[in-house]
Amino acid sequence: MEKRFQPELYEQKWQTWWSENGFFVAEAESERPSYCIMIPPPNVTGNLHAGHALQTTIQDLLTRWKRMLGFNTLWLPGTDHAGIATQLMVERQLAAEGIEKAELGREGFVEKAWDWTLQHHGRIRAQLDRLGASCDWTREKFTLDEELSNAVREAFVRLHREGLISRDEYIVNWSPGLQTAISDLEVEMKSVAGKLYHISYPIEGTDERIVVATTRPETMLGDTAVALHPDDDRYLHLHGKSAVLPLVGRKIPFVKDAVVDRDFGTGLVKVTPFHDPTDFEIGRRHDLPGVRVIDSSGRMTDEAGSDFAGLDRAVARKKVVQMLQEQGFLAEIEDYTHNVGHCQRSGVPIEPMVSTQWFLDMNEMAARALDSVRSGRTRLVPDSWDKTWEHWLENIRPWCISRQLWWGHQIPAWYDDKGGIFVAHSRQEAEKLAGTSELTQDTDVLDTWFSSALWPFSTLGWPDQTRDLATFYPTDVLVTGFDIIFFWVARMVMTGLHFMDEEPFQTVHLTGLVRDSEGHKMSKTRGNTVDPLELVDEFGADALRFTFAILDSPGRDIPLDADRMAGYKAFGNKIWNAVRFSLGNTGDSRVQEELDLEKLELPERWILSRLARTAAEVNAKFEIYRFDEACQRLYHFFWGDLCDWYIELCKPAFSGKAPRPLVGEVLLTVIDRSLRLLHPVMPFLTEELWQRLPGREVIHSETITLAPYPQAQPDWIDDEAELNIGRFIQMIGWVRATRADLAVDSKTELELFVSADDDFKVRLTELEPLARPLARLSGFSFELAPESAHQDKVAGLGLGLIIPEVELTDRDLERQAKERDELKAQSTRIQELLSNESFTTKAPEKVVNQNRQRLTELTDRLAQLEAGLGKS
RNA sequence: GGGAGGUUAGCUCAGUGGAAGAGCACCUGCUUUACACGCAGGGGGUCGGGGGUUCAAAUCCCUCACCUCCCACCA
Repeated sequence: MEKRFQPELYEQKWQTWWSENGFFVAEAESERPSYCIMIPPPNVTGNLHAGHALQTTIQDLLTRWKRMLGFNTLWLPGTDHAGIATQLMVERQLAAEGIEKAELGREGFVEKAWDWTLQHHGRIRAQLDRLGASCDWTREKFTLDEELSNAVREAFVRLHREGLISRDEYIVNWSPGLQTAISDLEVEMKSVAGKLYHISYPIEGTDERIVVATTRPETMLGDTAVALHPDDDRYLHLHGKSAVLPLVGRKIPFVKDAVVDRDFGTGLVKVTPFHDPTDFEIGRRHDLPGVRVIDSSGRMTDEAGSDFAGLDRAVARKKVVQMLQEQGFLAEIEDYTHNVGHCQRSGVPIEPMVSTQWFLDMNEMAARALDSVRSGRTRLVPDSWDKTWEHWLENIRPWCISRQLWWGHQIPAWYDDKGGIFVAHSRQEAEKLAGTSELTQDTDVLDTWFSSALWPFSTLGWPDQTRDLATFYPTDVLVTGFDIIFFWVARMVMTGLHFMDEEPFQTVHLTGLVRDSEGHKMSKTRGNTVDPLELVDEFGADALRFTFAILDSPGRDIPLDADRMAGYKAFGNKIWNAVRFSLGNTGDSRVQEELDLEKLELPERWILSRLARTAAEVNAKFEIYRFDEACQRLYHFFWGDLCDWYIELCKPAFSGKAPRPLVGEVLLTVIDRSLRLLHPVMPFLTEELWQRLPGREVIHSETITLAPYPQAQPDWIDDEAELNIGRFIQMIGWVRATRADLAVDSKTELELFVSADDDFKVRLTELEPLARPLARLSGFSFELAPESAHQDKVAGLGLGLIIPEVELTDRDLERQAKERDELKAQSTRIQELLSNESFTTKAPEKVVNQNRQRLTELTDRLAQLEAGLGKS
């Protein structure tokens, strides 16, 4: 067996073997309870990033754990067609080949996009495989699969027939960068240093002028009113009159609207219904016409007037300002920093624009989703997200679901030449409805998130009543980043309740963001992104997974630190070597299912007890999604209890100096259970090692992935063994520390004087051969320690060592003096506490006693220390 | 303008009422027959500031400061 753990030698082998043997394939029908996780589908043409690696780790950990617990486990993988992202990639690719998108046409373009998709498809799987993901690839799905597209059409048609989806002319967020409408969620507010232009408008038939302020002077060309607050005495006299729009000459009315803030600017607002969302609402309330002055590419229209038609909106702004100035309408220009909506994906400022789009009314569905979290039927972990959830759903607005793209699900709506609209599952059905075959299909596609919203059931065959759907819906847990809680999570809950009448999952585990080692957000522009596969190359998948799992504290972002990961690779090496040692020293012993506890001596009973407690706690922590605490526990059990103590305690037994019954069996059994406990986090290493354990094949399955997950095992809990070995460990610790403190040469053997109760003396006699190598002792003496010995009281034991005369350095002396001062301070504090009557009467007895005992210990220790100091 | 989270050892973070913790980094010794990706020992923090509740506060309450992030129709 190699001296070192070399993950690159085994990882691929096991992933292939697991896959070929179908260990991860779920049963469509089963006696066993089901457990299901739907993967958040990554972009089909994308690469896995660090955030995916984190989420994959958590999902796989849960899946493997539940699988070992005997559940009929399904982790369903798949990918998303990612409309905008993929279309942009394909466009870029075409541009590089010198092909014009327009001359290719829609059909040609979609064909290219499919080529691109199929070409990249498989990459995601390869990457997930490298991380050890135990997905059921026989059930892999893609959002544009025929089956899923069918679900999309079904959902659209139903929602339309229920009156929730409608086609409407409304003001939308237009992205001039992408040339499509986008949803509110895809708009990102950015603070922009701009100008606030104060423009004066003459009042018709008077010499009076009013002043309005705007950050976008070019939109004034489309003004159709001026708004004032209904209670604003300053301006009430204007109501009924008209302002004359400068440069244009159009007479526009005054309207009273409560949305106006009297304290901002002059308290008067210019109203441009077709180019501002607030103004659009005002326009609707007062039945104002709108004028479209900017077109979809961001250029001024003919309606903007001959001076401006055809100009880019930025150029037009300059020209409007210049002309206003020349004609004496510009009152003031003020520096002004304000928030401007930008297109999240293309980065350009959003152009609010009136256009005809498809909208989904979310009110009803949102109310149910809101109630679902309030009532606890959907649980957000951590629950600090509850308020965010509430706020968003309470203020929900219609979702603009149509996109002016080619890549995606084309909207299942057909038009005849008389303006009739026919929404149907297919062209045939639409033709039947229309009574004509002269129909053209809507050219828009649906927002990618519309199909994602159906993912928990569309992947299981809905709307057909499939066996998978019956078995696995509702799913159990969703693991994803908080950044898509609205984009995706909330919408899945809404559609799940609407179409399935049941929440799509019980629990949503929201992970933090993966940041770089300094806590910065990873971004391509910053250049600090980390490729998880490179980390797998360097440290192995198991170390990467362990690192993510142990860092996943609720509500916390995760700083990805290579040093830390190196530390957990070392943990892998530790495991490797512990097994290597065990296999090399246990002779013919074999892993056992049951152990005759009566026959075992103290160290064996101790490690089994520690193991049982660890198993109980790890299960409990997994149950509440505290992977960090579970891993912490696993780490310390394996390295601390098992390697530092138990294996050391085994050595004298293996060497024949102090044989004990069943040592080999116990060690192998503990290794077996430990590997199984670790398996969900470190699948490759544990399979590689577990396969080598003699005897395990008689008891369990051929693979650790299907072996039972260790449970609490109460009969292994042994308080007496834990107490005694605990005292023993403290005793050894004292000897080691004392030797180091007093600079005793490491080769010098010392005799340890111990005063203890008779029972522990008996125990200690058994343990004597084990204690010798651990602390370089020649042996124990139960005689009274001589006056000259260094003495102390530890864990209720009186301990003494005769230390050969050594010259203590100044540093040693300094340290001793410091310790003495600290002890004195503590002792004083506790004395004060105990002499405080309100403490002794009000504090629980347990706490008071604890302090009494502590004071005795401190006093003893202080006395010993001062005697020692006197001597030196 | 609302809301959430954070401020604990050099770094990154656990710890929600009873003696300050982990990993990494650091210091001092070690070829102790699995592992130097190791072993043993050790240094280092008035738990952001202030106030309050309590016998007792990193932990509960108030307040201030700073840092993140989310939501938002003050033109």
